[in-house]
Amino acid sequence: MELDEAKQKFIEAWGKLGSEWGINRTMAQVHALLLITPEALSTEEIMEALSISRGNANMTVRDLIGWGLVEKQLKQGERKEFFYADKDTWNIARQVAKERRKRELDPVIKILDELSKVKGDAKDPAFKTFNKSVTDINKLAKNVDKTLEKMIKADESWFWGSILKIFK
Amino acid sequence: MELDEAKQKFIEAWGKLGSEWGINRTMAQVHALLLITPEALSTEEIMEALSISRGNANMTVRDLIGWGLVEKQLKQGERKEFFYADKDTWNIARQVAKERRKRELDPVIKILDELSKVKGDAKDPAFKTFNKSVTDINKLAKNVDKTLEKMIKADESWFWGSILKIFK
DNA sequence: ATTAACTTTCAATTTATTTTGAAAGTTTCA
DNA sequence: TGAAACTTTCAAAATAAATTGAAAGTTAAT
Repeated sequence: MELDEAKQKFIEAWGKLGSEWGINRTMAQVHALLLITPEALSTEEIMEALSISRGNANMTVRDLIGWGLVEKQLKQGERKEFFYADKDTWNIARQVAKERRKRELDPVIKILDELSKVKGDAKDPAFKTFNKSVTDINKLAKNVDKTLEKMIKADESWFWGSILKIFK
Repeated sequence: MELDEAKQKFIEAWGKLGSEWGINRTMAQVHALLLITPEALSTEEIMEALSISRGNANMTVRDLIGWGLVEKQLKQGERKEFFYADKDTWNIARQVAKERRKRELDPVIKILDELSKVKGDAKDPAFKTFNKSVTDINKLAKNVDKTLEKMIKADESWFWGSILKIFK
């Protein structure tokens, strides 16, 4: 396979995976493009490489910066802004975990905490089932939360070393 | 908070979380409804409870069965089909992990394996960057894959016990 | 202060996804 | 067999999400 073809495939695969996980396809593709590009790219170059509009390229790049996955770079003597993706895979995974935890998991846990407190007739099957499901899911969510928190703080080799060791 | 209000909130929260994770909102809501309902419900009852059409209810319930989260129940002397959700949270988590792994992670790993094999000029920064990103992501994906595999086979208390123990 | 280079915004459009509902299909039983 | 009870399908409609592109905004250099 040629390098150019391989790059296309990578961008496509990353875009598809992103969209299956609630991340806008274009955003995942821009990220993929920056990941496999050694130097920082301008908005112009991103538009060109992925055939997207200026507005889309601008918004997407800003979102990626918001996710902590991309940073702006200024080049000596150039007015234009260039964008560069962190290439450290572990940082990427951590950053994504961190953001999704904050944006999605935490709010749900807050609601589950409230719902766990709802009182009702302990004899009523409707109440019993509700209560059990909610408290069980709450526990699970909290375990996931703790694990993510540790992961966010952890060093890669230590993290996987520990996890994979368990499963010998 | 009243039980009925709490139920509504739960269905809403689960639906929102689902849609943030690439699962159709209605599907997550039907699942939520069945989770907090002690007995199995008919298509009719699901339509009623969530104000959705017959077609939608039918398709959604079938998807949930496909995901292994819901099962059909037949009641003595009734022609209608009833639907019942597995209430075991650990089973649910495992089942979701299993399906998403199969549907989404495995295909990506297959592509990454291919892309890792692409040969190129070791002096070329474009190639070097491509190659490094792809192989790194591939390693990470394989670690996630192994962890999911173990999780799928594991017993809940053992799994979380081991994981959380690592983090003291 | 003017202009050229560049970035941002956002209403309108396009594309993708979800939902509806009525018709067609199937099963059961009198 | 006929018809009622129920399930499935799917084209059309509704809704939601992403994208465009041109105009407005900003910045830096002369």
